[in-house]
Amino acid sequence: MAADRYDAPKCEKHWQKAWEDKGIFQAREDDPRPKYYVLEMFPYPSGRIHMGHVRNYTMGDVVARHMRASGHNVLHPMGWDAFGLPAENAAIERGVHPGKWTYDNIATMRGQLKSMGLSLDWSRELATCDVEYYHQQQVLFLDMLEGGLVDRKTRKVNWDPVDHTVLANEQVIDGRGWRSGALVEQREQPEWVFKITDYAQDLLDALDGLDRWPEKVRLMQANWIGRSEGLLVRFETVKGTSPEGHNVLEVFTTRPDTLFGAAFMAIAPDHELAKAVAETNPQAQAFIEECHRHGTTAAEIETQEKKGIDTGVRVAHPAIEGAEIPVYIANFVLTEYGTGAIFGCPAHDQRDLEFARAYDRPVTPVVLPAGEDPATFAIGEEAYTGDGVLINSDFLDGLSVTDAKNAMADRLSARTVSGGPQGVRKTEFRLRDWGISRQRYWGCPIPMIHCEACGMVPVPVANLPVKLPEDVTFDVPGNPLDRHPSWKHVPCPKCGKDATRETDTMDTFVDSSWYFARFCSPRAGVPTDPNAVGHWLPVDQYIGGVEHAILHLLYSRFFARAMHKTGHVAVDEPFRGLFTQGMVTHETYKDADGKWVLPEDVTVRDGNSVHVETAAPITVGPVESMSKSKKNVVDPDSIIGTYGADTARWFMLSDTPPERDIEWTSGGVDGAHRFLQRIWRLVGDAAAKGSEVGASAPSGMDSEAEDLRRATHKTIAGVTNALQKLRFNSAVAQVYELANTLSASLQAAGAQPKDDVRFALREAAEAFARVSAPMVPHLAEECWALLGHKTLVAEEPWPEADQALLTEDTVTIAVQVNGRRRDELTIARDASKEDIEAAALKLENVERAIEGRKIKKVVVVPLRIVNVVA
RNA sequence: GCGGACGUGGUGGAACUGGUAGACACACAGGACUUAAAAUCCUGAGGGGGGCAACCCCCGUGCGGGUUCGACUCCCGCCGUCCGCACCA
Repeated sequence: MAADRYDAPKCEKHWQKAWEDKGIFQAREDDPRPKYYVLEMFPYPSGRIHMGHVRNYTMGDVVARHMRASGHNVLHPMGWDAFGLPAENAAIERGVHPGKWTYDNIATMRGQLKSMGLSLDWSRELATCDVEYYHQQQVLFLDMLEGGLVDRKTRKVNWDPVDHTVLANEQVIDGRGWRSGALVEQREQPEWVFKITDYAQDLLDALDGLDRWPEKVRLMQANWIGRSEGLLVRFETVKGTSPEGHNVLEVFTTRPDTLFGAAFMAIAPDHELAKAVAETNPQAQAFIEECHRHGTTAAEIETQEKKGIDTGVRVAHPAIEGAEIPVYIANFVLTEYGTGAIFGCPAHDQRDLEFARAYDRPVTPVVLPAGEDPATFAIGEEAYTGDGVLINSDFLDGLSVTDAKNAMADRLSARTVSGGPQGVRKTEFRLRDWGISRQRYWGCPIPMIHCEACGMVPVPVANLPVKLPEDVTFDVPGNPLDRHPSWKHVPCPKCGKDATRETDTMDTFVDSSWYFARFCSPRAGVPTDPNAVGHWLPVDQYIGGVEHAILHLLYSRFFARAMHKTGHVAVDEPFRGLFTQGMVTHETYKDADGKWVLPEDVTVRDGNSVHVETAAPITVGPVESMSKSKKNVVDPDSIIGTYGADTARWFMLSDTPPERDIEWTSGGVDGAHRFLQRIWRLVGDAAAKGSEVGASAPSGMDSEAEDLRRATHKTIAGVTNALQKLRFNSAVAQVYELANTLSASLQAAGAQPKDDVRFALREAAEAFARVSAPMVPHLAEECWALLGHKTLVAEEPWPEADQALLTEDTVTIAVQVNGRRRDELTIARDASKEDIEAAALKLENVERAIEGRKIKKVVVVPLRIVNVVA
């Protein structure tokens, strides 16, 4: 006799082994079926998987299993984003080698992922810290260098003087290093960059073609790239006011129309002219130093006052004969954007206005808003940035802003100053080149050699990989590669003299920018196998968190282009479809001392939340995304161990739309688990009462059987549609609906159902197993076996809905009077408009609602609605 | 400040291109089974009012307008919540 409960944890292991033994999830390039590449963002091996992973990988697995059943040759791989800082921190804190720490974590997490029953091709597993992987990454680097996509630039960076490393902007908190707490310095430092700006325009333009990406992500990328069209204007400096060699000051502006309102020039503290002035001007020198002490964090910039210092330099106004404009060094001008210099038009730019008020510069309006009188229009606290008509602007007077921009551009382009045109139309981008140098050990070594005689020399491909040395120490700050006794000393590949290796390693975003391509041929002796990438790329469906909307996805798009240019892939866009799933949230709990408490330590007694052991009162806080710091986390292992993976998967897919945040609740888990038990019972019942495996449909069908069949086929169609659109919650709801119908049918059928009902019961139960298989694969196998099958449901084709059963002969439509629903009408599907109208007007409720008024109009939309206007 | 998304019962949410608002689930209540409980099964339910009753009426998708025979859906203006960017010239 069968047990009366489905023992998920036990059965799940059995089915996982069955799948693995048959190797059914291994992808092959020579499979003739249409390919489908499903990928979820690979995890960082932090130690254990969290609920966010469970949600992400469940969704990907549903897509993979559904597509596989629908006749596709599916590639669904998994790997590890394994380089990065936490491994080095573990080395510093616990003395464990970063490599050991990482591979131990991978082993643990691999086991956890396997317990989820994901349909992954584990034979393609890779870790970015595998020598095999970063070897090929070094090959890519050299190819990109050769292709002119790599550069070495000296740039301003956040330098942590205690840890001896460069910090990313987000690692600087209140001007201090996030780990050392030391005041961060702005430093000029040479670093390797990828020339992503070469593709700025293309990366922007191609966003239009990414029609299967969320609009939100495309917008964020467009903003990040930040294209703006304007004019490069060359201002001549006034003789005798400017240091030697600085005869021209270049400025980028998007508002050349406001040039007649120019009240000052402002240059960045790091501008060449500023440096030149500082050499003879101690006050300017002091001001520049003060600017350097300020951090670059958003909060600091926001609170920073507009400050500047007059350099004494004067430039000639390009359109007003004899007029001179003073040049300031100002803290709000960015070195990195445009030319690092601006002209200030206070009337029409808020920053410029604030600066002009502080330094007493004139505010002359040159754009008049519609409806204002030029005689009285004045600027108060707010600059006017809108459209209007030009005033106080000589030859531009009376023109619109757009026309004035063009007129000024034309005029300046035609003029020559200091041997060049005074104005050049130009497009600027906010996007900067991608600095990849990190002064760290646990990353991919940059395969370059510094030779005193030959300069920068690439490591010959034959000498790759440049392997990380094993014997490193973390007891002192700084880069272990740099202080390793022998590693960096090598002969120059060109001249043979003593030289040193580059000790910087690559940003870990480089690793994740091409792993999707490497999965196509993970063991190839070259970065990519042309047949494999040709077959699999692009990724058809990529799934991950929105937090990667900009950097990772933009870098990957750049890499696809770079790899295309260097002959490694044949596509420009790596991801055809992108889906960004929401986060997993949970209530937060605090005890009387204000300390965070884990959900598993909280229980409800007599309506109050208390600690499980001490019964001390617990305060329930707001629902927030799961994080270790707030302790509102639930361990996937314990859920899977208690309820089984299918329960966790089902919960993740139920109720909440996948792009939204989902709240994890114990009640919801219980509910999910109860339903899975119910499926198991219903299918068991249906197996007992239904017809035998493979029985064909009896000739006659009574309405009882017919109705169940209709429900079954409606569910097949509905779930198929929902899964195609990734609306998992909708698919789940329809499975629930079929469960309710099946349950009612089983009750109505009694102990000895007729043949037609027996057939319908089996059909319903089989459909059940098949359509729920992508979501709860283990339970589906169990049900499939319960129904007497010897095959695996994972290898069964997706069921097809019988169109004939989806349409009924009669339809029920609503009947409205003056837009209010008064009754409904059941009528033949193919009834004519006239028949529908006549039947509707005969309805008692309709007659009453009309109250004898004259009927003005009757709107009839067949299959939908009747609206009587009276 | 700029850009974007969202606002529907006690709760999560559904409603395809404008056509019966609240599918489905959670929680809740009542009932069946049980010595009892758990589990399970059945039933109920947006709010308000009327009727012995099957039923009927009014209000209702953040607020105020508009378009339409008809608006959760489209347009305009507010309010609120969340997210991204943030001195980008």
